[in-house]
Amino acid sequence: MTEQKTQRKRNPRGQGERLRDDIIASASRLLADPTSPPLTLRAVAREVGVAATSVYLHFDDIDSLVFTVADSHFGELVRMQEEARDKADTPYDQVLAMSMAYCEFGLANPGLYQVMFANPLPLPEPATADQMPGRAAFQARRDAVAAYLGGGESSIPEAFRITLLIWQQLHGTVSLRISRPQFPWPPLEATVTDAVNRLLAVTPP
Amino acid sequence: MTEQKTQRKRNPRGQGERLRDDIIASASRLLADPTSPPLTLRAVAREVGVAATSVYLHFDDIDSLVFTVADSHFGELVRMQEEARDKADTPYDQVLAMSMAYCEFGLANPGLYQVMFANPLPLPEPATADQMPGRAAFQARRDAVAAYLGGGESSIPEAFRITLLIWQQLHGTVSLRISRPQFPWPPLEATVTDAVNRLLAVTPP
DNA sequence: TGTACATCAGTGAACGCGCGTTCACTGATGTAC
DNA sequence: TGTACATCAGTGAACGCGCGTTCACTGATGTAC
Repeated sequence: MTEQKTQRKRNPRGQGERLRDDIIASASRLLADPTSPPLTLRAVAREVGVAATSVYLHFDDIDSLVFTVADSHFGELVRMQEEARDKADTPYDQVLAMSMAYCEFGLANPGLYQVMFANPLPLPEPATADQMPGRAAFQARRDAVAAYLGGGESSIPEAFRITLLIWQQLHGTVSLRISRPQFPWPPLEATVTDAVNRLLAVTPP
Repeated sequence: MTEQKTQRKRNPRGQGERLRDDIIASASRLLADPTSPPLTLRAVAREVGVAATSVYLHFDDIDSLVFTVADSHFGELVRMQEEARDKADTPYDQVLAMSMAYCEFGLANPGLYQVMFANPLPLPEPATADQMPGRAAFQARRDAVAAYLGGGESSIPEAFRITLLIWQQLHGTVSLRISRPQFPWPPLEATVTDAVNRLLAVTPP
């Protein structure tokens, strides 16, 4: 069983970059399983149907591959959040829709979600805060919260604080459901709605 | 550097069980580091100062060792929560104190915390819900929330719901701080107090 | 009091495995002349 | 039109490493007689 899964055709000339996308896609596929073992270069190569050495044509080493895979899926998370937001009408509905989208993304790709929040994420270089993977997704949620709070610029610090609480809530919701599948979890939507309601509320007494 | 760290004295006759405790303690020490690599049997043996084979005198295999390590620290978490609770006066203060104790425990032992909530936790057998590691810690928090809500038996379902929200919040708080150490986190106590206040509040409009 | 034996708390060498990475190579396809 | 050559998209064998696990063994300490 060290055979490759599928026979792969060599890419035509000038299309060599397509292998790069195949590698990322195969790595993502391997990570969909919640019980997936740590990603290895050889397992990815096997899944693509290519020699292990071929990965080096597109990635410097295995850390660079793992980082690229994680990073590329933050882009997908951002898109899913935006899509959910654009389907909702009121600012409140938008915050809720983005929150649900976040959880659904994580629970649909548990292994991937865990890699995206693995510690330590193999960073390619000392990145600035803005390049931090996931930063854009966070800021999109913060903007939605700011819109809900109203008050323009002045409400940004409060929006940041509340978005942080919501992020912590969503991350906890997703990762506990992944790591404790046998716990009697209530329906996802009810939990998320309840939590977001409480966290968005004007400060209680 | 494959040498053992410290020369170890053979235990006296009848004291063979002490090696078991040493192994658990060494494994815990290795896991204190947030960037610690996955726990290996050989690394633990090296840390104890003992031959790799000696681990088999007390554990069936490496899964059994990892499970035992994780499980033993849930006991410690329960004790820390109880200690915090008993220092607090009002039911509200007790819930808050237990929440803070939870986060402080996790952030003091990041690698260990991650193993305790690893997926999948190598379970020794199909355990019932009550034997689930962490169950006791959850129920202790739920009891505190029930006491805060008042209303006796009838408030148990609501206490469960709210304790779930709080657990998700605490787990998210701890694991995001572990996996994103460079994010501009606000002071822990302010965040936890704010979140718990909001989650405990009587249902908002 | 002496001695044979059992028990206890470990040890050390060896195994097969999958891993990341390096290196020299291949074979099809395009291009210059 | 033919042919030498460069380029491209990979391959295959080999490396050293640390891992979990098995096996037969050791050497000190207690106990039965």
